[in-house]
Amino acid sequence: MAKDTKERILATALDLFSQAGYAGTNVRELTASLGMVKSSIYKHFESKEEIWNALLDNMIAYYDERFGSPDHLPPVPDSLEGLVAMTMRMVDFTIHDEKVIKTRKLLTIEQFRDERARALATKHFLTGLRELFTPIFAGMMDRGLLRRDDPSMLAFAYTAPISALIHLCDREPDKTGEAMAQIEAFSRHFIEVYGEVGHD
Amino acid sequence: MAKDTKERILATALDLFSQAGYAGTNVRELTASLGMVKSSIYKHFESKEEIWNALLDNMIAYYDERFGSPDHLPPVPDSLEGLVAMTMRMVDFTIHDEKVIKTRKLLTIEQFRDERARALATKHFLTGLRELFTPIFAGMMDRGLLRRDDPSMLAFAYTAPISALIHLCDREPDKTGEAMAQIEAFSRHFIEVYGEVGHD
DNA sequence: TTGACAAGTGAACTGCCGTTCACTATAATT
DNA sequence: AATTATAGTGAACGGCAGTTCACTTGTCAA
Repeated sequence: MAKDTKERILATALDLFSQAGYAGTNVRELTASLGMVKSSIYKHFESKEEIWNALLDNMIAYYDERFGSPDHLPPVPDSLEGLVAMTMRMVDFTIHDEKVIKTRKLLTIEQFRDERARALATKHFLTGLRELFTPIFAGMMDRGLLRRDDPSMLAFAYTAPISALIHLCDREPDKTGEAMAQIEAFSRHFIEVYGEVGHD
Repeated sequence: MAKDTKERILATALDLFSQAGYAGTNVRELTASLGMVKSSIYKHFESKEEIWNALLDNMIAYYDERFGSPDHLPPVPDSLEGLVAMTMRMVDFTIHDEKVIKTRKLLTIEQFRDERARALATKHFLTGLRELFTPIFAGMMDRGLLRRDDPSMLAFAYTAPISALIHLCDREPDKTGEAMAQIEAFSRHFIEVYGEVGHD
C-alpha cells in the first residue's frame, strides 16, 4: 500500500508542479488533490523538498530507461517516407502522453533553479534527440537514402525544429493539430532537401 | 525620482523573477536587493502582482518596439556569407544582453501560468523569428542567392535550431562559446544546402 | 487475541508571506 | 515661511506556509 500511495503522491506532484512550479504549489493543494489531509503526506515523505527530489529521481530513471540503452533505438527506416512515418509516430506519442508532457513542462519551469533539472532539460530538449537521430541518419546514408553529409548536423537540423513545435504544443495545446501538420510539412521538406534522388 | 525608482524596481524584479520565478521570489528579497525596506515598495506599486503585470507590459512594449515595426527589419544580405555574418551579429547580441536573457528566462518559467506570458513566449521563441527571416529569405531568393523554395519553411528550418542553442545558452551559460560555434557551423551548413550554386 | 506497525487525522506550532499604517525626512510649491 | 506632496521607515497585522505530534484506525504476524 505504501508504495502505491507514494507513487500517487509523485504523480499528483508532477501534475501540480508542472502547472504552477515547485514554489507555486503548496502541500495543502497537493494533499487535497489526493483526498487526504496535509499532515498525512509526511508519513510518506520527510518534506516537500524530498518529494521534489524523488520526482527528479523518477524523471531521470524514466529517461534513462527509455533512451539510455541502445536496445530502444528505433530501427533505421528503409525509405524516406518511412522516416516521415516514424517521426509522426514518435511525435504523436510525445505530445499526447500526459506524463511526458508534464515532465517537459516541469523541466522547462525548473531548469534555472535546480542543477539536475538543468542537465535533464538539455538532454530532453537538445542533445537526446540529436543523439537519437544521428545513427538513424548515418544508417540512411549507408543505404543511399540520404545525401552523404554530417549525420549529427542533419540530426540537429531535423530535430530542433520538431522540438520547437513540441514545445508549442506544451504551451498552447489547442494548437496541437496545427503543430502536427507543420511537423509533417517540415519532415517532408527535409526529405525533399536531403533525400537522395531515385528514392521516395 | 518616482519614475526612476519604479524602473529600478522593475529591473530588479526581472532579475529575481527570471531566476526563481514569480512565486519563488518574495517582496523582502526584492526590496533588499534595492536597498530599501519591504514596505517602501508599496509607495510605487499596489501589490506584488501589479509589479508582475507592469513587468509584462514592459516586455510586451519592448518586443513590439524592437520587432513590431517593419522599420527595424534587418536588410537582406547581399551574399550567403552576409547571412552568416548577420546571424552571428544578432545571436551575439541576444545571448549577451542581460535584459533580453532575463526576459527569455522569465517567459520560459512563467509561460504555463500566465496567458500573456504564454503568448509572448510563442512570439519570442517561434513565430517572431520565423516572421523576421521569411522576408529576408524571400529577398535572397529574388537575388538568386538561395534556391527557390518556400521562404517561410526555410525561415523555420533556419531559426528553430538557432533558437534551441540560444535556449541552451540561457540554461547553461558556460556553454555559450560552444553554442556560438555550433550556430555558426549550422549557419554554414544551411547556406551549403540551400545556397544557389555560383554564389559564396 | 494480542501486539506491532503502517497509514491517516486534526490540532497546534513557528515562521514567513504580502500588506497596512502612522510616522518622519526631504524636496517642491505657494 | 508655510504648505503640500513624495519617498522611505519600522512596527504590526492576519493568514497561510511547511512541519510536528499525540492520537485513532485498520492490517497482519505471532
